[in-house]
Amino acid sequence: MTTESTKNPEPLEAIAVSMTPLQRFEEYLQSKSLRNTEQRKFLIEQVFNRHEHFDADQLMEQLPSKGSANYVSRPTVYRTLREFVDAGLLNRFELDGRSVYEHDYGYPEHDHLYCTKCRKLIEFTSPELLQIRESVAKLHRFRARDHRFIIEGTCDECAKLRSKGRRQDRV
Amino acid sequence: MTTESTKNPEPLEAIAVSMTPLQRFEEYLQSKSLRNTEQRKFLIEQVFNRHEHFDADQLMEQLPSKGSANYVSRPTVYRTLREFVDAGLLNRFELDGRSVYEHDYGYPEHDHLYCTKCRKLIEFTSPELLQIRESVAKLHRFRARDHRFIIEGTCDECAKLRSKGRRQDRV
DNA sequence: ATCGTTGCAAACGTTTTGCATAAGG
DNA sequence: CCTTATGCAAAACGTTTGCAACGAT
Repeated sequence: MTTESTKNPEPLEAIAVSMTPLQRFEEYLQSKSLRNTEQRKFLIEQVFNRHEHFDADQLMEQLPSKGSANYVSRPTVYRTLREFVDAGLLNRFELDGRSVYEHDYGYPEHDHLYCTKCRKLIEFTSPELLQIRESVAKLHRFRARDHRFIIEGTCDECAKLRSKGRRQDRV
Repeated sequence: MTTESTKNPEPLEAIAVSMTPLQRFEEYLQSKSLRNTEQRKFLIEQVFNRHEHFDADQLMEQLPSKGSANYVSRPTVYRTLREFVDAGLLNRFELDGRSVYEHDYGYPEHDHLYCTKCRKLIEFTSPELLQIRESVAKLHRFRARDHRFIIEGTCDECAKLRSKGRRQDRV
């Protein structure tokens, strides 16, 4: 089977959901008898008003610093990101040795192209990929639960700038 | 992570190559004006007499310890593994936050099923996957150079033991 | 009044680095 | 000889943990 994903390279659209991330998280907290603290509410807001891909450091950078109101400590950021993943709000994967997060709730399944020059992540969808996953799993009697498919290379912009600028090519 | 391909889908066969890994590495060293030291020769031997998937720690464990002949220090192991990757002898990917290596030279391209219960890596090949990679890359004007496709889930053996055994399910 | 949560500091596991010494070419 | 490589110790890196104080229910 060949692969003509017919869509053009446009950003993926958010899909309709019945609850806001905060509502969904509150439900999750209740179901686990966890508490809805100021920090968690604030972080939900920060994370869902933001770009799709980020790591813990990038999130920390956009937060109020140590003296300010709404300051959240680094351990709490890590702990809360993990909860967001558990709650199904965020998706986590590893890139260059650190954890990268993206919206999961209200966002369609997709995979990534990763430009090793500018470190940009480009999303794409491929229904055929899921078919491969299913048939491979079946062949090996494997219960597939998730997958990570990252295509590494050079994006169009970086390829155009390539003639002069010399940088690292491989991860 | 162990590397037992299960009984049914047969393990991938090594493909014919004209040079031994050592020969190829020596060529690489010469081309870069690097030196063919005892440690590097010994590590080539250790790595290519071994299972496919391993991390730096697992390699260290099988090496002679500090007093012995042929002792290789941890920094040298890391430095040398990187060279093996540069030389095209090994392939590196990330799993659970650390680097995992496998034979690249003389070994067919493949991807992995990863059992999150027993941490086993199972190899598979899929020509269709490369077609997807190509068409997605083309669609996004992306120069694809490599990819990582890891399907996570539960292997057959672990699924059979599942009724009583309790362990972590997700990475 | 519980009991989960926070911030702090300190630890963690993996990988890398600076530097003096050793050794390949 | 000249340079690269090694081992050591220590640092770096991203992340996690123990704990006392705090705060939500």
